[in-house]
Amino acid sequence: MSQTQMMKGILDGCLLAIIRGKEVYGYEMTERLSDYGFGEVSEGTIYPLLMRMQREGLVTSVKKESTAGPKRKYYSLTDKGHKELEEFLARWKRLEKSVNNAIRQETNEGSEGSG
Amino acid sequence: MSQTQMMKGILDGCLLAIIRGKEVYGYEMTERLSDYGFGEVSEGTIYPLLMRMQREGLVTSVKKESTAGPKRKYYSLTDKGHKELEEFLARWKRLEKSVNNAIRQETNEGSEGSG
DNA sequence: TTTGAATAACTTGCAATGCAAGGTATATTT
DNA sequence: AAATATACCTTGCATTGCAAGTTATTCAAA
Repeated sequence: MSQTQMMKGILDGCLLAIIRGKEVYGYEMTERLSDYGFGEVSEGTIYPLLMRMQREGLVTSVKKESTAGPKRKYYSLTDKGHKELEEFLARWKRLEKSVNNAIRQETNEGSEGSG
Repeated sequence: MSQTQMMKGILDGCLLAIIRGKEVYGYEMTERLSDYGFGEVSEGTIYPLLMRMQREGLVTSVKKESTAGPKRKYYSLTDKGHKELEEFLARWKRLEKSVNNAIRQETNEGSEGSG
């Protein structure tokens, strides 16, 4: 078990969330993710993910000049991307609850009440 | 993206948590997971996981007779399994915070205040 | 005994995805 | 030119969840 295994299928949703906030470029996202607590996420993880999401029509990109280095590729959400993000948020909420249910493991079985 | 992809690297930790509560057998765990909200988790997922965890010394098992069917294989946590569970819980807490940070994405940047 | 269903554990082959390592390219400084 | 930082992309691999199938026990019906 590792931290990275737990991110499978979650990172892409988080990238959608990050992109929703404002236009960002790939290289910048590794810093964002690090700020959020994910640790240092490899570029070998980020770029293939962004390219796939673009291929699927979830994001679009435009190149803009940088003050120090090659052009940056800024990503934005499409309508489809917004919908996918909403669905991800629902899946995440469900997973979060499920896992917390499992690790709760209180001794009182059969007294969950009426929910 | 699918629900199952998001469970990678998380399910094993949840199984450890379930086993900690009390002795359980594999077939029963699919029902438990369903109760917790994971949906119907395949036996093809559960059994290989349990066998690996046993090979790694995280759990032990004893066979006990069933009232209806073949013998059940009840699992318990080893000391190593307890430690692994603690580490999983820490990783999960961190992931949970990181994801929630990422999806928070409030418009007010740089004005988070003191929480 | 045979057939069928429920319980219970295990195996095989496949698909999805994160990542180390490496490659390409631009701008600045020495 | 060489070194450093920025910025993007590709290849090959390991991990892990799962559909589908196998084996085996118990109970019920014929």
